[in-house]
Amino acid sequence: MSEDKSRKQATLGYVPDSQLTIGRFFGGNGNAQQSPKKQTTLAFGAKRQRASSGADPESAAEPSGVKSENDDTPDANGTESSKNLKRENADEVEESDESDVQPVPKRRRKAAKSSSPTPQKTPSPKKSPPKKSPAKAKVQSPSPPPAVKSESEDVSDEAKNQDGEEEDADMVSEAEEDVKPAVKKTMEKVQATLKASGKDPYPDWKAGDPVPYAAMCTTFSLIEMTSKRLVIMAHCSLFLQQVLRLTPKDLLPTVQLMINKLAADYAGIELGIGESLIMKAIGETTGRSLGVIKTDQHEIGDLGLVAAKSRGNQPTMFKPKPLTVRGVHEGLLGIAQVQGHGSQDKKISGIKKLLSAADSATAGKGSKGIDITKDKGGPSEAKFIVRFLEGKLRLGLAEKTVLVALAQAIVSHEAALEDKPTPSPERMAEAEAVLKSVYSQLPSYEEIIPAMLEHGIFNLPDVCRLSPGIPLKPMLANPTKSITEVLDRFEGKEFTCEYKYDGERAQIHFVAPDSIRKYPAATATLQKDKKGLSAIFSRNSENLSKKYPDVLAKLDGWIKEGVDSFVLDCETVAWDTVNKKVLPFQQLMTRKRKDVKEEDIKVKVCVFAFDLLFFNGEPVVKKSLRERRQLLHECFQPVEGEFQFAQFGNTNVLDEIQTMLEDSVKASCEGLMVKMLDTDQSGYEPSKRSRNWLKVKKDYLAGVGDSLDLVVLGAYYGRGKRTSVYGAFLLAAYSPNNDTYETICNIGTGFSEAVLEEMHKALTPLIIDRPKPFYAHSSVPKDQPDVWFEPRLVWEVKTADLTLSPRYKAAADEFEGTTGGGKGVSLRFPRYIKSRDDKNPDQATTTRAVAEMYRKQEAVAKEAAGKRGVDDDFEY
DNA sequence: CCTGTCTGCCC
DNA sequence: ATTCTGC
DNA sequence: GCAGAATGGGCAGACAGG
Repeated sequence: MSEDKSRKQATLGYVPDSQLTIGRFFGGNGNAQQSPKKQTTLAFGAKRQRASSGADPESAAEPSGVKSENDDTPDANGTESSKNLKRENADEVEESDESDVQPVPKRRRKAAKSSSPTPQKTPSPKKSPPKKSPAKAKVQSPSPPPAVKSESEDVSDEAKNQDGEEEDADMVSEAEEDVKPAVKKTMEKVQATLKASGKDPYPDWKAGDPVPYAAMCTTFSLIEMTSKRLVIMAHCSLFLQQVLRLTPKDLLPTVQLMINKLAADYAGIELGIGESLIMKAIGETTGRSLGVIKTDQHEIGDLGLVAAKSRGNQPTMFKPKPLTVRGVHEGLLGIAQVQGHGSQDKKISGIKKLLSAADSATAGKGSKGIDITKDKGGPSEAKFIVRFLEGKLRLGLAEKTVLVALAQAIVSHEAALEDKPTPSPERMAEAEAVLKSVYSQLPSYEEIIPAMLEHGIFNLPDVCRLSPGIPLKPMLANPTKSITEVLDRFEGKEFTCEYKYDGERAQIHFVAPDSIRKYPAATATLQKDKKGLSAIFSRNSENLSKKYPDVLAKLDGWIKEGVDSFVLDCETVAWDTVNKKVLPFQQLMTRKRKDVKEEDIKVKVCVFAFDLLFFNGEPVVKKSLRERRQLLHECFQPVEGEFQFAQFGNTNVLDEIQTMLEDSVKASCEGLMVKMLDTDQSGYEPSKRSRNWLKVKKDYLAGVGDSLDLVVLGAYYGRGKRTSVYGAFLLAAYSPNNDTYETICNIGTGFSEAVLEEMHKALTPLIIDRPKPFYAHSSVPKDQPDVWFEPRLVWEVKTADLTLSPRYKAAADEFEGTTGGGKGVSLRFPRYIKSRDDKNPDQATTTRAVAEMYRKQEAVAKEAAGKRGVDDDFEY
């Protein structure tokens, strides 16, 4: 085993020898035979051996439990090289798409899969219809033709039954591109069958009348009951068709409520309602104490259900008017708009109003609320109002699906208007493509829906187009587990690597003064000054212009002669003007966000541009990345500390990518973005594939990056699909000096459902009344876990970064009196890797080691500053 | 006016 | 942000 | 591979309440 020092180095950060480590990921790179590997492999597989012969390795090399890249966990190590070798012919998953080595095993896997679920599935549909119908009966009690009800209910299942096998086969192979038509056929079938019942799940309201909110909730309930996406889509689309047929003017609020939004993101409308206020409102509406509500929430894991359950306890003096979609939307908007003194009470009374009017058909009839164990609570209006407020409808239906359903609904509706038959699958697909494309260029239903109603869906592209003033959806990237995966995915294609800067995504829009009249839409959203119109939008289309007045003021300095308008895709990064270097993300976040005056900006920012989406009156999103980048470099000029081009290199040589990844990290970046340069997939079209780019970060690579072994001290009750198990856990590092456990982070991702169950079982016996006196943890009430445990379980956890935390205590004493001011260390993006059953809690990562890791990270950042300029314009 | 809590939004 | 899961 | 739903740290801003 290598000695202590080298290990720690490797662990602690982004140090030179980590290159070696990365090398391992390519397999057979020469360092696979590094000694530490074998040792640890041994250590894991056979504890005894380690105890006797390997006592040293464990205690000396891993006194603190810190993982180094060398001291990698055995499985990763031991199988490392073989894994890589195997990759070409084994089932290494996903990365095979473009290679033709794989199809055979892949198919086989699928075939095997499809054969087993089929028999299981068959019985289930028979069971489900009777389960569903009672819920329906409740809501539809006014005028329900029961026969129709169950019929429409059954159809989806019937469809499954009749040709279950056929369909299953289709579904299973859905992923294969070449089977897409079959999927469409299936979808058609589902929808057609649903439709064939002749009735919508909710009976028609009077044409022109406002859409009843109950109608939407009925659809929601149907959607919630299935996980089949085609069925979800069909329900959604059918309901939208009904709205189109009866009350098209309510389509906009209907869609908005479906996607859990009150308005387009860039409009900046916030509800200002969170869990606390919702609980207060539910308590007041139902006459139950806050404590009871909280207990319920813990048990039920869904405030919507809590509201539904306690609904109807209060006798209503008179029957309120039934809620309408429009009414709910307006009510919520009202809640969003109140502000200032006493606004919280007003918000609560707004919620109370909605909740008291909810479920007027069923409430107040002496029923004690609904049975929430049935059908996930059924179509309760209260439930969905509350879920809207929480910002999570949890239907298995969200923006993307609604968009597609909307396209289908419109095409069908348009066809029906002209007495044409149901549109062909091809036409459906065409409509979807059109709507997706339009939406990604102009993500605003306020704009799209009226235009669509007026001009028809196929004319949308002429009416709703990308233009400065309205943010478009940004391209996103997929994480990549190794550089070989990158090579596999982009095999045979030219691609480029860019530094991934650790800042805030910024889409910068600009129109020069002389051209303002050409962009009428822009005047509404862009900030106007003597230098023209401009705005900055965030990754989620929020308007950040108020946060970056300094950037907008200087933007004319970046452009060359003749630039009239543009939309740039960039990253803003905090900038150290003295040392001329990039500062960490945490620094950037301390910037003021509102009413920022240029004079008193404390955190300066440098903009790193990496794409050009609109230029001089023309969208350039369909051009290849190579062309866009060339245009970008031709027409803009870097300004030190203000505006730079993202560092990049075009290479497909593994070693060079590896080197570049190392360099990016040394330059305080997060890693690399990898993008195709020329193919049709190199266009900037999120509608086609929103995650068309790849990102490579050190901590994605198995066995590379910082990982720690931490002790589980507490847990939080899970919600939604994690109800009845713990949803998150409180972790700590160990301080041998005073024998304390100092909290370092919560963790809630990385667990499979099985592991969550297992942990729940393992931890429940360890529950204790109160935290041990030797637990160092925040005393803020909101920071307390729901349950505390004996210190026993040790988990390996991976992290991207270490941060100084106002909440966690790990190594806090080490930072007393420093800049940190007594703050502890915490983890950025913590995720569970695996259980370390082989470790006792006092063998967990020590707080000293944590402090060391943090310092090392800082040191690397500083070192980068020194080197800057030398390899600044290094050619790759 | 100060402090703690809640919310929304960055990652 | 990261990760898991059903389709 | 997509889409959705679980979950993380941590900041500024808005309010409530003393």
